Amino acid sequence: MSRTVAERADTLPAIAEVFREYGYEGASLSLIGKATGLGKGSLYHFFPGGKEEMAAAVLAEVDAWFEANVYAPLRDGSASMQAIEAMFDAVVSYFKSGRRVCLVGVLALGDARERFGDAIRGYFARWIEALADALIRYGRSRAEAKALAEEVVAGIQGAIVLARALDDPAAFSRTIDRLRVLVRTPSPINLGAAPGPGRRRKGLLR
Amino acid sequence: MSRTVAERADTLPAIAEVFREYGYEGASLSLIGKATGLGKGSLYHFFPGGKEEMAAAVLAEVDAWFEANVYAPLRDGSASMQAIEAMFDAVVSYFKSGRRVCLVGVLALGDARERFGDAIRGYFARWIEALADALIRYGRSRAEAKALAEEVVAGIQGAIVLARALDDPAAFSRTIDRLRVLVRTPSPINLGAAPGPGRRRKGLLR
DNA sequence: AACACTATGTACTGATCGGTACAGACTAAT
DNA sequence: ATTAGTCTGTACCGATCAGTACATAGTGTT
Repeated sequence: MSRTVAERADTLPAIAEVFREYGYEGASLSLIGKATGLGKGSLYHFFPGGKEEMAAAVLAEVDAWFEANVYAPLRDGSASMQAIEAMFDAVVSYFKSGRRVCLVGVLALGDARERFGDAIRGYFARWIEALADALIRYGRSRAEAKALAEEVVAGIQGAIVLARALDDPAAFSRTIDRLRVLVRTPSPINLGAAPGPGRRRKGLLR
Repeated sequence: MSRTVAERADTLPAIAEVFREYGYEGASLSLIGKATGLGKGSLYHFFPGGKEEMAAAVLAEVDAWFEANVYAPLRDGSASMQAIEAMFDAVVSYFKSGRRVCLVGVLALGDARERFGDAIRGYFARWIEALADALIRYGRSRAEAKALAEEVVAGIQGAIVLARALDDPAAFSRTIDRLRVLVRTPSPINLGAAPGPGRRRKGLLR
């Protein structure tokens, strides 16, 4: 026995990558063992609940990352549009321009959705809420902000699917850039009616 | 032996549903057997290549459906916006307001992407091309049409992910409706510059 | 140095995996 | 009635699955 002495938290990124690439069903213990360099003994030592506990731990870590690096800045930053721009930057780097897949999205599509329903729902719901919050501070109406936030989060997920499908990371970047424009653009419904927030002087809201 | 006498084509919808729900890895022969009501004997009779051939056949069928019901109308219909509206209607009904998942999207996210790379790429590439074609006929510039088509297709995929994640089919419908508005809306880049196609008289281009 | 505790590899379990082999049963043509 | 060809269920194969058991090796404490 070689005794590398690993910590539970150190294994999570590698495990996450396996779940991302192979999904919940496809992520076998042998793949996870290979990715982490750990045998079953260690894995079941850290995660007595097996695969399900591993996936839950990984989900929690992903959630915590987004909470700290994306949601929180969106919520409490005073410079709302700056926080939104930072969100897009974080997304592009986190998902590696679409080369890396969204774990939560993958789980949402598969049959593991029921098992981790609350975590999956919470991840997206809080993302949309936090983004809507920033958009309201930017000057959008509540309804408009909610709709726009939903559209942006969906767009990001779609961009990942598209980039993977076309095997073209540029498609991801293009879509994200269009979403960047979208959040600064007045609602088409308001065109010709009352001026949307995007029409106000740039310096007024930031 | 009961001898129900099935045809190969009759099994495809049931098999497709299994691949959708469980992904390529998760779709076991026993699940497929249960879904189709067929034993291994019949399955391997129809698909000597096993799972891979089943998935390929299902992909081909999905592709053919979209070709006939979505891409072709987008390409050769003279009423471009009407064809686009019909596309959205078809999408809403095909994906059952997000309750049903896009098989091609699911495969694109998993590790089966490499195996079916060409089919997956073709599905999305032709969708975007056909939609861009209709948008050009509607009056958009080539570049604008391409970008908008990419955004719409990505948006649809994202809407599916979001609706599944939130367990809320209404989220799917809302996103689709916003995309419907988007295709009729002039590009934000052109705002204040030359009038976009959406600003022309309704009767002129249809 | 003796101890408790954490981490680890190995060997095992029963179940299920994809796939093969094949005999039986039905149909259609002769 | 015989034959050929198409479908179907079942028994089986080796491989791999998730998970368990446990002995052992290292670490930190006393």
